Amino acid sequence: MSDIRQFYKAETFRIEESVGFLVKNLSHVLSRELDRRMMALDLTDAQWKPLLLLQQGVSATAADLARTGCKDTGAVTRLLDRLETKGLLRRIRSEQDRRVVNLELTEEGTRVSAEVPKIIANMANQVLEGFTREEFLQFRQYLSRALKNAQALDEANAGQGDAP
Amino acid sequence: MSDIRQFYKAETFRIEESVGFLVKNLSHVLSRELDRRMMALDLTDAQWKPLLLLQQGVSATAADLARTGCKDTGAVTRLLDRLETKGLLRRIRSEQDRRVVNLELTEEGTRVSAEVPKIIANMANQVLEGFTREEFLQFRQYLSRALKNAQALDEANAGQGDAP
DNA sequence: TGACAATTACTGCCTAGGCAGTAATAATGC
DNA sequence: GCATTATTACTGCCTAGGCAGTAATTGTCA
Repeated sequence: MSDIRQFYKAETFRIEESVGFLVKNLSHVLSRELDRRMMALDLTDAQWKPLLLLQQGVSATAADLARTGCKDTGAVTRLLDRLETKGLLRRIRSEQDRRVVNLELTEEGTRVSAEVPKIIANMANQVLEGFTREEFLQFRQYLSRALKNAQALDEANAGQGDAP
Repeated sequence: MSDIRQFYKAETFRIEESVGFLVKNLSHVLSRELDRRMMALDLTDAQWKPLLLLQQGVSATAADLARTGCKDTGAVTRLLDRLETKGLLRRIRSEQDRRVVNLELTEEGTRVSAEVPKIIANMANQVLEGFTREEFLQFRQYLSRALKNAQALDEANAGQGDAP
């Protein structure tokens, strides 16, 4: 509490100088641009993430995806509905734990998700144009630190939901 | 084109190491936490921004807000509907240019928007906990540069809309 | 064992943003 | 001056996420 610097003061706060403002605008513009590029795969910006997480074995259930993606389980359910409708994944009720629904990419889902990294990597490189390797690494580190701080606030204030 | 470094390659791309992933998660968590804190003013995270931009004189019309906030004019229209319903602002058709609707805070809107910077500044400082002043300035600069790159891509690919 | 808590997936109801298309008005070019 | 273009605000229709609440299942612990 006591070691928090006053980078911003209420009396002199100007929205354009805010890091939050920059982060949100950046996130917004990235999403919109990725939405456009993902149209080639008939995906949206929100839809490529679960596909890739499934393909890379990072997540395997809806609750997993919610935690990794920092999202609500309800939102994930509906997102999976759309992907299932598109024939990109299957839901298979677990036999070990009957609360759980395991997720599995279809052939089509596997094929599509293999194309995703090309688009994402290309996009990321373009956004980082002009950055040196050191700046890139530092940028990523700053983002990680800020995210960690934000998640701590989030979890402290969240009554329940996905955060235990 | 030719001076773009290959920070990321499709073959080795891992989503957790992506700056885009970090940016979006950070943005998401910030929004959720601000949603919670803004409940004290009966506002959402999306609603405090137009109020503050109006109060600080940065924007004065719907098209202005869309440009500053990097949003669709349709989204802004509906956002203003909600703020108008809450009695926080008024729409006044311009006499000079009858296409334009000028926006004006009500008394209540002025009172509420005066409380906003306290919450935002406090939140921003907490998220930047552990950052030195130099790191803070560098972080903000990196974000600005990435945003500029992203906007360039966005505007190049946007058929029309808000970007001229 | 049996009550209670936790977890998982899901469902309404809400706010929110993008795209395409519309009507009214203003600016531009011939 | 008049047709074309641009701008502004707005409207459907879509995807998307948050919160609260539900039912089924599992874990915990007295």
